[in-house]
Amino acid sequence: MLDALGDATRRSIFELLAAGPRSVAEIAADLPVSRPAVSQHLKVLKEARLVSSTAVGTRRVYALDPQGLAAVRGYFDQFWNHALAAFAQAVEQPPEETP
Amino acid sequence: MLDALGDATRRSIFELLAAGPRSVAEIAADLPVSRPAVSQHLKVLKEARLVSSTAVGTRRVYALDPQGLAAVRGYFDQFWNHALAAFAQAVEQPPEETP
DNA sequence: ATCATCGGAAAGTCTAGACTTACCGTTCGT
DNA sequence: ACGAACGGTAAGTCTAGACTTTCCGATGAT
Repeated sequence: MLDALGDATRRSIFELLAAGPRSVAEIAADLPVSRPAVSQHLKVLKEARLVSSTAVGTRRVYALDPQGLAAVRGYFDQFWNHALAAFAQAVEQPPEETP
Repeated sequence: MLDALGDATRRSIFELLAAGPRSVAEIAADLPVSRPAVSQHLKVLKEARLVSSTAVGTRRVYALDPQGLAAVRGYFDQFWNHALAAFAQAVEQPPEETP
């Protein structure tokens, strides 16, 4: 997930889709990259369960995936809170030497 | 920030530091990369305000930066909630054609 | 004062992956 | 049925950046 959002172009796509569902060509039109590049990014975002697609005729409409979004958010919170908790505990206990 | 945590090695360093402050050499000892590589990653994490360092003699002890952490978390929440809000609104309004 | 340790900086290598063009397969319209 | 639009895949290029070794300045110990 953090890998998926670690790329600037993918973040742009993510934010574009936040404004509403769009087809691949429509997304590419708003970005300085080619359509196949967008296709490849969408694949990554889809594997991360951040977006989903539905076929409408010959078009493929992509949108944020609420279910996956919730799962991903849960993962991030866990990652983050785990770090914070461990850090808080480390602050309490003075670092002990190993003589 | 998402760029900083977009790298697996940096996430490892981040989680190591969550368990408590460590010197550069100590971090490198727990990772399959060289010490200068760790140094470079720490530089990125520091610029993202995820970690801070204090000089102790000739050693440099790195730790998570609570203040920066809070700021970074705030940025992420804003990024995320903005996306969710826009998405929720997009669901409400049926996509309008432009004839 | 000298020597050892620690870690940042510089310079160079090498690979992941972001991007391109070209090419199908599929679906819709006429 | 045929042509056009859409989008995924393949194959190849090219650059960012992750990593290495080498070097040097700074600090602490004897």
